[in-house]
Amino acid sequence: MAVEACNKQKVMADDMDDDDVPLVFKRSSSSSKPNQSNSEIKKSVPQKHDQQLGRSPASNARPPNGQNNFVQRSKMVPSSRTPPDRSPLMSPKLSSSPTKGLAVKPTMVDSKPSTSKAAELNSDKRQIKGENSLNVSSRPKEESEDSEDDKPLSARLHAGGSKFNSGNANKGANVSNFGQTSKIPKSEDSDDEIPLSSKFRVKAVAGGSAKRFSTSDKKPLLAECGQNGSASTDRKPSAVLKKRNVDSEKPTDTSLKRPKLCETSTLHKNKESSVKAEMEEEDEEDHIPISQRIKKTAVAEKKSAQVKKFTKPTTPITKFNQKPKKFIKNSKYSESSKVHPSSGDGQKWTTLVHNGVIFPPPYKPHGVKMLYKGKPVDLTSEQEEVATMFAVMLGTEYMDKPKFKENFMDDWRKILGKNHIIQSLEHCDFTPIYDWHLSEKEKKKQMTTEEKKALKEEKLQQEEKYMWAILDGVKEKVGNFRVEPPGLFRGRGEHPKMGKLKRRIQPSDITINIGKDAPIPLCPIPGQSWKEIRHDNTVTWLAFWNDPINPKEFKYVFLAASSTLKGQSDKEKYEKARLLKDYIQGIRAAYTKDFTSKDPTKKQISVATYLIDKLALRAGNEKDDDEADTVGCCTLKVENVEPVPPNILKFDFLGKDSIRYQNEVEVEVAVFRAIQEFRNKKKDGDDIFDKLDTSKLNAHLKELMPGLTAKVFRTYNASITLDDMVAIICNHQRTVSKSHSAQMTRLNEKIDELKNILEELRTDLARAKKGKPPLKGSDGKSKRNLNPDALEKKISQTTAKIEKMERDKDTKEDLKTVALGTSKINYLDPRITVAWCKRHEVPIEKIFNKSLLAKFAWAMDVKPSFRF
DNA sequence: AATAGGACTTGCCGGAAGCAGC
DNA sequence: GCTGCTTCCGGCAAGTCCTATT
Repeated sequence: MAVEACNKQKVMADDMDDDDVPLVFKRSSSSSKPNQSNSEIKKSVPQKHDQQLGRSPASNARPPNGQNNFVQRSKMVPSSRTPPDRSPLMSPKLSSSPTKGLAVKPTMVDSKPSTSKAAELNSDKRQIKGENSLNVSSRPKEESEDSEDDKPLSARLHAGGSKFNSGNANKGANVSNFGQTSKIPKSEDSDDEIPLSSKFRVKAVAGGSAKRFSTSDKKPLLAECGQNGSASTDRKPSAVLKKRNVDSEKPTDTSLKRPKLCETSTLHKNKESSVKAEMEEEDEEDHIPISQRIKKTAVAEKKSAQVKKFTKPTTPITKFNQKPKKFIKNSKYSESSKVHPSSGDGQKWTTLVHNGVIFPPPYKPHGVKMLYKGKPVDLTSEQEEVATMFAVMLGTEYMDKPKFKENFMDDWRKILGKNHIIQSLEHCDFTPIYDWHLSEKEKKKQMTTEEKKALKEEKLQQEEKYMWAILDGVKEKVGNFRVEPPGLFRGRGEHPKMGKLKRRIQPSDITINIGKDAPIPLCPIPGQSWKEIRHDNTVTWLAFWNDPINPKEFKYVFLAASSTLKGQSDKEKYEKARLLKDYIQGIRAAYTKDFTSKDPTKKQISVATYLIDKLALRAGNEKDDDEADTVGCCTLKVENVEPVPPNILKFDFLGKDSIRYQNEVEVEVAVFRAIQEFRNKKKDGDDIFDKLDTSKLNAHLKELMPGLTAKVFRTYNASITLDDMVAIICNHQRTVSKSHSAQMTRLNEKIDELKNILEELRTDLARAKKGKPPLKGSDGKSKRNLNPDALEKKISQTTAKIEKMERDKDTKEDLKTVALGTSKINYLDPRITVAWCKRHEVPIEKIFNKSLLAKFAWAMDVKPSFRF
């Protein structure tokens, strides 16, 4: 059992719930400490408690989860080493004592098949009784306490509380869950007419979560909670421009410039005045972002009505007596502008002004001659350009890939012409160009700081005008305004098109999307013109061109992640994931029931959903032959999943970006049997889920919850877990850094060195106690004669140093292939982190870097009491 | 229902910038 | 100030999922 990992969860949960405790970094002592958390939750949000922390029968519904094995594999850490309570996303800035055992790759598993026959029978019985078809853990209590395999993901990660939760504390919650769950039809046919989504919304009408929605969904966050979590009443924008806080205190920082009204647009001016009028009328709308207030059209209202359908019914707020407290006052990021759901009919904006895109500079020939059969060859500028693209890749692993070279040669040959002297890549020697490239790189490196700065300044000046767009009167950063330069396509994994020439994109390739009344951006290349100008306000892209590698695909220019538009959809994403929380019990109950369905499609859907929920698998769309051969859930092949009796599934496949997913998971017996059946009479390369594709799966999920798709499970599970483990769950990996082993060796050497010093110090101490002088050091030099106290101090310092280094080493090893950043950016609801920071007076800047602060501006004014 | 087209999010990587230890 | 490491950040590939069309 991974005491460390679990305790961390528990402490975190404690902290999140306990808003009244003073700012103390607790140490998670041990699993013996009962879960004292959630007093508040217990009082007001029973379901939440059991879902997130405990193991009520309902949450036991969470099938044995493979991730648990990650937890199990995590190393145990003596409590003395346990780091202080960390923020959900503690960054190294705050945490100088990294923890062991927080990250283990999902590879091999020391799984212990703990689902006994008896348990299985019990489980079956319960299902028959209809008591709670969700349950998976009906095995004897002791066993289930010892093995975490059958705990819900979230509960297992909160294992510190699991024992506790299996006891009385959770009973209330259990009862309510049973009650609600029992509403789920027992017979498949009995209520087919009832929309599934309404059946499954088990929590929507009761408990704290409904309460939560009733407040936060109806009213913008800022309105309910000011900077300090207090109700905000007197917050009037001083001007029409309500800039986001993020930049309001950094006016000089261009990189953080924030939405500003564009004074140049008469169109906007008109809008502004209407906004002003509105604001005077309605103080209550202070929280509405400028862009939204500007619109406030019937369209918007219509959409918000649509959105409402997806939100929970309003129920009265009972308590949740969060004291508005003590949020760091000096944090610049304590609040943000409000973001509203996108307006209706697919309309994304009303006015849009921008300057188009910037093109890479034309190619400058270097004139360095490559060799063919040992002799220098003359190349035209165009030929040389492509040769250089290849030359600079010498030394990369692409050079070992025949496909890369073949594709390159095919495309280069077209430019060389049929009768060119260069006929075969084998006789080409690109080293002269490669060497030139290296020397250029070196030159650049050798530039003085001044020169570098000047260069940067110049670039900035050229690009400044492309960096910003004005969307509905608000100045927003553009994400990727630079047109992709030509190059060789670097597909990942065994991509069939790797090495192909990605030709230069011309203005005539580019379609511009811009407001009707906005000036059309000048084409920056003289004599040329844009392919097309559109005024489509149902999309968010500013420009696109066809991907030269795959012409049926597009490359888009969008606003930056920090923009209101992106923030808005980000928020919607998390809201959807939160909504899933209220349906998840029902959904799990439904798929569990269908594991044994006679309808083969139903059966496959249920097993696939189970895997997506449990393992955070991606949906798995069909892929063309001209893409890398990777799979997701719906496209898993027979060879990717090996059933190992009695109930283990061994997964081994290449997922997104050709990242290998290897995992052994203990699953429910019914799932195990279903997988065996699906594989039956099929070949290695055949689809396991032959009756299924992502659209069928998602169509089914939508019946269970409005807007539900496969990927929501990833957001849901990551956010609800909000733990260091999430990077592992989602299999976000990075390649081991090239210098990793060297770094490890260095660390080991340093540790050894320190250990030698420690030994010497101990010898010296013993001698000093006897009044003898210290021995000569290992370097032969004589040492100062220190008294025993001083020596003891040195010993403890050195010991501490060694311990820290050991910890660093372990963390480095554990995290070498784990990309936590991806989770942080895409899956963890930032409001969880912001709320945590508010409760603990931790400046949010310690957790989120500049980019994330900008991206998550919409989340900054969350209540300290926010729970996912 | 299947397929194609289109729009958007997710995710890895590598270079630049920043920072700590010497 | 230098070195070596970490973090940031942009680039762009590779996913998901929706809608329109056949």
